[in-house]
Amino acid sequence: MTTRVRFAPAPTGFLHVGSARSALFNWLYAKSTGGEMILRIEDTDAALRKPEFIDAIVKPLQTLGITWDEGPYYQSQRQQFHVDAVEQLVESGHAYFCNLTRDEADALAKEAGLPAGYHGWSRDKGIEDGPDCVVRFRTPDEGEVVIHDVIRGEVRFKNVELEDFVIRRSDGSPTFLVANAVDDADMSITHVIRGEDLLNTTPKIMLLWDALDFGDKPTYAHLPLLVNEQRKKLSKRRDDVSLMEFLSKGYLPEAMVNHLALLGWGPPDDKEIRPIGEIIELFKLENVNKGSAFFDVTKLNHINGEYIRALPVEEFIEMAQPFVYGVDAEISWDKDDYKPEVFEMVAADVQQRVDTFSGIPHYIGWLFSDEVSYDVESKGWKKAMVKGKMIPEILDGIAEAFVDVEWTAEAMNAAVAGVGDALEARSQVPARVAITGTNAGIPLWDAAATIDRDVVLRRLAAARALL
RNA sequence: GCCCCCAUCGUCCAGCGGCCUAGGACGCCUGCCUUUCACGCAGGUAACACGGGUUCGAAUCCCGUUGGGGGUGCCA
Repeated sequence: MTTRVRFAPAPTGFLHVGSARSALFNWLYAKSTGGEMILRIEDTDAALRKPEFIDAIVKPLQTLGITWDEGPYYQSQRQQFHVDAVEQLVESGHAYFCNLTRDEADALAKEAGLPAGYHGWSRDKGIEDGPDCVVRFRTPDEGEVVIHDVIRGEVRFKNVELEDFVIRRSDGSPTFLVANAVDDADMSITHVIRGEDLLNTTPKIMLLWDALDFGDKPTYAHLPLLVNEQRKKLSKRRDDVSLMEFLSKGYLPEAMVNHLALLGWGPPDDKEIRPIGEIIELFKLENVNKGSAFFDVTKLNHINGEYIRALPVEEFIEMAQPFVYGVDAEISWDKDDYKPEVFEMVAADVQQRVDTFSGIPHYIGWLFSDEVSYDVESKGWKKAMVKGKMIPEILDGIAEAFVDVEWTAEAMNAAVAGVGDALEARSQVPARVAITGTNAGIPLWDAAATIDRDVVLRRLAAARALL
């Protein structure tokens, strides 16, 4: 039997990294078993039906290379099937109408000394359908539901602990629990792979499944949650979790996918950074962890850096375009002053040093604007300009030599070395700080020779004045 | 409160009863390379939550405790 999995997000705005991870694991499972993946948008709630929300899901998935074989299907367009199912459940006695508000139900529960979760007050009351009526599923009073979860093993829920949950709202629309069961059955889903936050809904869906006589149930696998530093479930409100935002900040899709694959799963041979093809080959659903995983941007940075360094330099230059022209990143220079040929010249050196594309401007800003800023409080400045020996003399010497030195890398380098030798002090780092603003960066002289002599002289003087 | 899940270095992963004086990666620290920084290379730091069992033998199995998390909506 072909395995069929589905990624079934609710369209609640941008796709976040947790959802992307769920999609990825479904995809990995489908690919590794030669199965199929279905994309299904769970928009049973009218508030979620906005076209821009669909785009916010589809585009990032495409960018990551997570493909699907069918869909997107929309639950909203399948509503009639869900309505029919609800009707069937009412007719078969598995569900009933209820006209109590939540507050009323809670009040009754409190009065009776029952937990607030109990909702069976309208059972057997013969209530007719009406404008304020919901339909509730009548959960069995005895017995239990056993989930055979691929990742977690056997998980048991006592039926008495399950409240009579709502399967149709008072506006007539069925809730996701029914839609989920009906659609998974109709779409012949064999494996339901989703976040652990949905584990508690699974027994309800299984109960519906049996009441609807759907036969064999899919196999379930509940993924560990992705959490923030406080170990709380990643949330759109609180955490930076927009997949698209990471991508536009200069993370490569391949690196993102690689990192996501490593959250909750690891290859048996300890080789973490590897092509997706190998990951598919090694991926085993039963080897997925149970414990939640922290989404660590520091590690993402490292992985991304590896991927960037592995790029052919032409490709690196090509992909850097939005970042050097300030489309996707802050730039410190005037667009008119940007010189593509200069960036291309130093690109290979920059490529080695950045771990995201948005880090590029930091390394090349001094090449495209007249002024650089100096941070006299920074470690770099202090180390080079305060602790260094003979700094004023060195800067004066360089400035003097640069007035008529031949404006080539070799000559400039030699001139600076000469100044250092004459004073028996290190001259290269002070020169770098004065010219670029920092003590860290790409090889200096070839790049510096592309700047005007006047500009360099002015920077030498500016740095000198700060001593 | 109730239900459910989880528990190996700071973080991510390996380990599925003996190969473990617990391995890899990120981070951090040290050194080498280097006229800066980075890359690279060589080292170092650091963990089986606790308590009981089971077993000749437990990080691995069972129970409990503690801690963390998720759910508890006419959201999904």
